[in-house]
Amino acid sequence: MNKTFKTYLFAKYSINDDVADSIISLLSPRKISKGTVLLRQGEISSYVCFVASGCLRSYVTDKKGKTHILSFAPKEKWIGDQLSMIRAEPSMFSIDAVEDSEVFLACHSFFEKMPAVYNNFHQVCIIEMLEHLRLMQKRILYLQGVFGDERYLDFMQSYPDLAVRLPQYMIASYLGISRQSLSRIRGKLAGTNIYSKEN
Amino acid sequence: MNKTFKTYLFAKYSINDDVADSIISLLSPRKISKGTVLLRQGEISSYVCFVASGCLRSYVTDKKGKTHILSFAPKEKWIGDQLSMIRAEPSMFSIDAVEDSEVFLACHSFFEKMPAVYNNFHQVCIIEMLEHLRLMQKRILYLQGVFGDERYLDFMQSYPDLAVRLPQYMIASYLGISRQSLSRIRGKLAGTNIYSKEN
DNA sequence: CGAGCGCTTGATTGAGTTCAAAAATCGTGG
DNA sequence: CCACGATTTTTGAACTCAATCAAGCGCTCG
Repeated sequence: MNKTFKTYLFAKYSINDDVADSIISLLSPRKISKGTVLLRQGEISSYVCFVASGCLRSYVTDKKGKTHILSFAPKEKWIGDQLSMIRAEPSMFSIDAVEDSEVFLACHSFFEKMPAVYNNFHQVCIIEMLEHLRLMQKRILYLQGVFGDERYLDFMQSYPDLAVRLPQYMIASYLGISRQSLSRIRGKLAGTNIYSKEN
Repeated sequence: MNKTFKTYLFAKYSINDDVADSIISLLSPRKISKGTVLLRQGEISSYVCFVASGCLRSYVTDKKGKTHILSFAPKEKWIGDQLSMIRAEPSMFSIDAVEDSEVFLACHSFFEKMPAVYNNFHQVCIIEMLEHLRLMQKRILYLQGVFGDERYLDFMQSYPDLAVRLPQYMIASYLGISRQSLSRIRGKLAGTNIYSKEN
């Protein structure tokens, strides 16, 4: 588990072995099984987490008990409510594992200590946040119907791996449509796209 | 213009006069009139901007020519496509002024030089980005209908000043509904709320 | 093998959109 | 300060798309 993480660190941040070890020593590795809840909306988050393998999601449950997925975090993505952690405020959403996953937990002190260990840390954070922000902006535009039906296709492109691993109803929840509607969209697309049916 | 900006810097970041001057010297102040376009979607953004007074908005125009507002930046907020600037990629949205405004433009070098001038700069950036991110997350949930009709009320609370200054159709565009629908919602609420009608 | 879960499909319904037109508001110049 | 045109908001009616309800199918796993 640590080894794949190291490989990732080398590739992404071009650091040496010692630094990688220092970083890992600041994190708590954990293996969690599908369905494990790491954060419940309203609780104060005490860490954010980096996903080494598998997939987590953040979501909100409304008063009718319906689940709305805010984001997925597959391999090599961060997920968590950092504001909740920093300010000790109740978090806005819940987080759980949609697959058996390996994660590294980063508590508040991780973010305080990291700049000393890896001095580009803040810049890297900012870039990753900008990317995440753009994803959110894109989602808002999709939800506002800017691009029409293409949101499903875009999801398939953005997360080709997830699209095959996750159940349809989760994708529907992420896209903000009902599972029936997604099923109909898929049906329509299957008629259009020669690659989607193999008979 | 510079003076109100300084007052803001003092209040928010508790820095001294010299540092404030240094910061201002890294920015380009500009007065822009209502309707001025600072960035057009598809162009590469060469700066992001801090709004000292007035209000800007970011928005996307779809193929039918319809405008979808992504965010407003009133007084003391940042707005821009930083990823577009950093990576010299086409920006996803346009930016214009919805009122006569005073802004400070920050080009790429601003972000490179700031850490030397004000060493908490990155932390401050990260906090502001986290707040902006939370706003976006909230919007996604609203668009997914998690909180029902309350999205309009929430907007009134979050931006009480904007709510009275901006035309309704812009608020509708931000909320992702048609102006007619917003008008009807307002009508319904006016019957409920004794403060909304003064006769 | 049967129970449960997820996916699909059909029929119905309703919230929100569009179209159209009237009413209200704003801004500008006489 | 009023009048006029332009813009914005409201209201009504028809319509549309996606949600919901409901039923059936297929797969997997105990």
